[in-house]
Amino acid sequence: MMKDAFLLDNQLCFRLYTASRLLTQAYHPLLSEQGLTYPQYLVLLVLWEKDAQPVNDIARRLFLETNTVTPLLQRMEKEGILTREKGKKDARQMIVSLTRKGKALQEKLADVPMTVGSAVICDSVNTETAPELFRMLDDLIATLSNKQ
Amino acid sequence: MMKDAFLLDNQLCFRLYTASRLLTQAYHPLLSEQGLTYPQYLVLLVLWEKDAQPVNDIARRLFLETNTVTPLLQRMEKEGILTREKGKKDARQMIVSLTRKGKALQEKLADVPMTVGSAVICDSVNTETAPELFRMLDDLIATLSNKQ
DNA sequence: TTTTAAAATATCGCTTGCGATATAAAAATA
DNA sequence: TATTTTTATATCGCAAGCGATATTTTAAAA
Repeated sequence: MMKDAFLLDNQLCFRLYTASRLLTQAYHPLLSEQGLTYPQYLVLLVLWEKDAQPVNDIARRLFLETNTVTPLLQRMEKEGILTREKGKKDARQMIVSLTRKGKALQEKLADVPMTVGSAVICDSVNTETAPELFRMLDDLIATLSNKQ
Repeated sequence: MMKDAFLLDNQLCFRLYTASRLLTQAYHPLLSEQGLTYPQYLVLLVLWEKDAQPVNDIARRLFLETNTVTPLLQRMEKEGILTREKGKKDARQMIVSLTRKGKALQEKLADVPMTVGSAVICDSVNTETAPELFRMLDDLIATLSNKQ
């Protein structure tokens, strides 16, 4: 006796998990050209918006823990994309700043949003319906992240 | 000069990535009680629907590669949840079957769908709107997986 | 029937993601 | 001021994911 609730086709999480992985894969060829991974690209998005942030702010913005972000930043530092230096006001903090190379990557990746964007256009995800999808996902994220 | 296309708040992928991670985290306490991870739970969903499948069928159903699924299945085999044995018709295949323990997990996890389901109810995701969200994600997944 | 190509699975190496825990510095309290 | 608690990062261990590649077996072609 199979319960409907266990059917794979009834799982929201599996859909999100799959859509997330497949869309991330769509970024791969574009990002690997610059030696980047998708999570590293996310860090760049955060720092391009506002440079010189402590690890915690970056982690919170990405809904990640520092034990994920710290090693990620260390790898990016080794690649010369960013620097990490102790905060002057608060010596516990590590302030993460973009190097010239890190800033320059924005120009090199200029086509990424458009290229990936055009790959996801379908009946259900387009200029008209995207806001609705965004709203639903934002609401879901807010609900889940507030359960802390 | 910051391009809108780079704003984190305009990224579909980041929303999917975050929603997926947060929702998977909601499963964690329930699954770890039975010593399971979320991907292992997905394998169980597949096998509860249809037992005794080759690795490839399981992988395809989950949109994963065999290099992800094989080690996952090996770990589950070591836990006594399933067995893997060479196919009789086609000796290349490994047929994956649930053990008594693997089948019994369905009863032990009976509350999981409802418990997690109730945690995601919000203005945008509820009985009325879920079908719309499902449709959008299915369409997106179909589009992305067909780009192969 | 050889030979070649394709298919199914597995192995390797590396980056994430995350629970658990450690360390150092600042803030709060006694 | 001395002590305790909180905060910000970091380290460790393990399970995914996945690109690249190897191995075995079947199917196709010469």
